Amino acid sequence: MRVQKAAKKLGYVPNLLARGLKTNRSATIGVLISDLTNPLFPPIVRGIEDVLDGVGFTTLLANTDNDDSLEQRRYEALLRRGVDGFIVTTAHRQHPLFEQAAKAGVAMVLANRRTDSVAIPSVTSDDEAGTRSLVEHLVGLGHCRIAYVAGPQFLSTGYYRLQAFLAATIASGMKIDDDLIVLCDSFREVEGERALHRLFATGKGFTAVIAANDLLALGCYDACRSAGVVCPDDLSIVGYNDMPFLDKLQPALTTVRIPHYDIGAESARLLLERLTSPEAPPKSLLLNPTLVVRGSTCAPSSSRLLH
Amino acid sequence: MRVQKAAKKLGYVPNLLARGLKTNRSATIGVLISDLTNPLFPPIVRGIEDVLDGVGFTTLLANTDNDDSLEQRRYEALLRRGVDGFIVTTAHRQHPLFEQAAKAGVAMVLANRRTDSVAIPSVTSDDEAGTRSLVEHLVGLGHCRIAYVAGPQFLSTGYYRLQAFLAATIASGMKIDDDLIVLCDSFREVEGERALHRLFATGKGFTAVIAANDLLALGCYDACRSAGVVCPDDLSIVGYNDMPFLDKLQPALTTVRIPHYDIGAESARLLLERLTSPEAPPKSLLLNPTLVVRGSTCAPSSSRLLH
DNA sequence: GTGAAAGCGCTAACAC
DNA sequence: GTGTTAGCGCTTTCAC
Repeated sequence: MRVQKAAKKLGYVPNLLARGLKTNRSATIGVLISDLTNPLFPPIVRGIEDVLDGVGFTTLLANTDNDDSLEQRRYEALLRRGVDGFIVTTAHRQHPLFEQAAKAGVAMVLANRRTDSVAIPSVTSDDEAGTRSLVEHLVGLGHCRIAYVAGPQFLSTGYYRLQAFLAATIASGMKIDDDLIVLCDSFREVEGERALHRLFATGKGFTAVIAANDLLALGCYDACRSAGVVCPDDLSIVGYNDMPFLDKLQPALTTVRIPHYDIGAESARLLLERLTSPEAPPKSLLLNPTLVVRGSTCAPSSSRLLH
Repeated sequence: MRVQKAAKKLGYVPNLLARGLKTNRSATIGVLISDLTNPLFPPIVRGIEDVLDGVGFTTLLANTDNDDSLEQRRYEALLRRGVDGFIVTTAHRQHPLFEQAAKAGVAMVLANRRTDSVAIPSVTSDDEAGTRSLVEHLVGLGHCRIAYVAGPQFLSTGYYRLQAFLAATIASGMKIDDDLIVLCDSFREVEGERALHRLFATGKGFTAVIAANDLLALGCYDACRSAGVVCPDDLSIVGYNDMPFLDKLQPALTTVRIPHYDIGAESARLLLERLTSPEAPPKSLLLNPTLVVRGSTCAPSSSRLLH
């Protein structure tokens, strides 16, 4: 008691390295982000930080730049610095590094993307439901020739959204035209632009295009601009994620809103749970997305694209 | 030699906590970001990471949410975790925490914003030159009644840009009308929207508005939309920073581009320099911004705002 | 080159 | 409550 008062008076602050060395715990969580410049991720990080901060945990952020070797280095740097666990937005469907980590007993939760194996707990949104709502929205407007700009198939988001598009197309009574589906190598604008140009080049008619995320949709905007195609008059465009600032675009992008903040917050809660009761069976969360209709979609006109 | 081979074979990895405890060095830099959801900052972070990574340093990111007490907690958490120094984008013109830290010998570089005291090294862009180029651009188009939406005056960026606006206005032979200057409490969209509404409410005529950063300019877009004012026909709008995605807006925003990546990269270099030669006199860097003319500015029409 | 020993600042365990 | 001790895993020093 007396000694504690004195310590406080002298401004004593425990050294966390020494404490960590001794206890093997650090009340610190490492967060691996695939690309901070993608506006999708900062709101997720905010959700993580808020929850962890509330229980006295510190968040250590690291950027992997979509680079496997950088990811491994950052992962190890964090691990060697004694973090208690990881929240990770970089998961591929097959992910040797994380699968091995999980096997080795490293606490980890995947946010936004997940692996095919469900052994690692994850918090994702329902890609199937979200994509279906987009298809139904477009079909409801009268579109019957819908192109799809798919994301990387090695990512769960790229893969499941495409699968859902195929299923929803069939369910709506339309046929699948392989020529109207383009796969992209990454979720970035340049890829979206390239993809829509390729779709234009097929000469096939289509009145709407679904992009697997917002950045690909922005690329589609670019392609329209350079091709003289007017959105939504000539072509309806939709994205996915509802990242910030989409409402400021012209036209404002119709998209699917995933609960960014909640994905982060729930990931943090799940990880804390695993830390406190490691024996409990791992569980994953699937959050609901919502359709956000803005100005980039409308009923198809008798556009030149239509046939 | 033999023992080293064996160590490698067994997959030995040094524990950084123990090493840090012993050596008091960690090859780790703490980065304090005021708000990750502001798209201005991720490119700066990327510049920092690239440079630090190149010399084997690890970057530990933390978000302060523009919250002083959170800033202090994050700062201490990083310090107690043995970081070798800080790069900080949260500086206020008066900043007791950082001034004290600098006095206590903590290595630190301010990025993007700086304190009034030059005792702490900083890497900023030339707010005076950037703002002047905006005024000259507008004057060159024929504008002579220009409103100003100012940022927080406790931030160097808010303060120096406003000072530069006043100076450039005088230099261009115009008079300063206090009613056409509105101060904002933060660099966020809502504040920009509120500010432009207040300017509209004065009933004074103006044909252009300079916002102290891009987010405030986006808020001005919102205000125009709800007031039925068309940009740029009725009102030219400019921002500052050239954050990502501005080229996708309608109209695309005329702004001043600051070298985001370089601000980060040079901050990192400066900090590394201080770490290796702590005795050298601290120096600061002022980088050049460039005017980026897009669609949100044009010659003034005989708009209803004009008188 | 290798081996042994001390100590960085803390916590956990035990005696008081 | 307080004092003492050992030891977390590393680096540094000194002897070999």
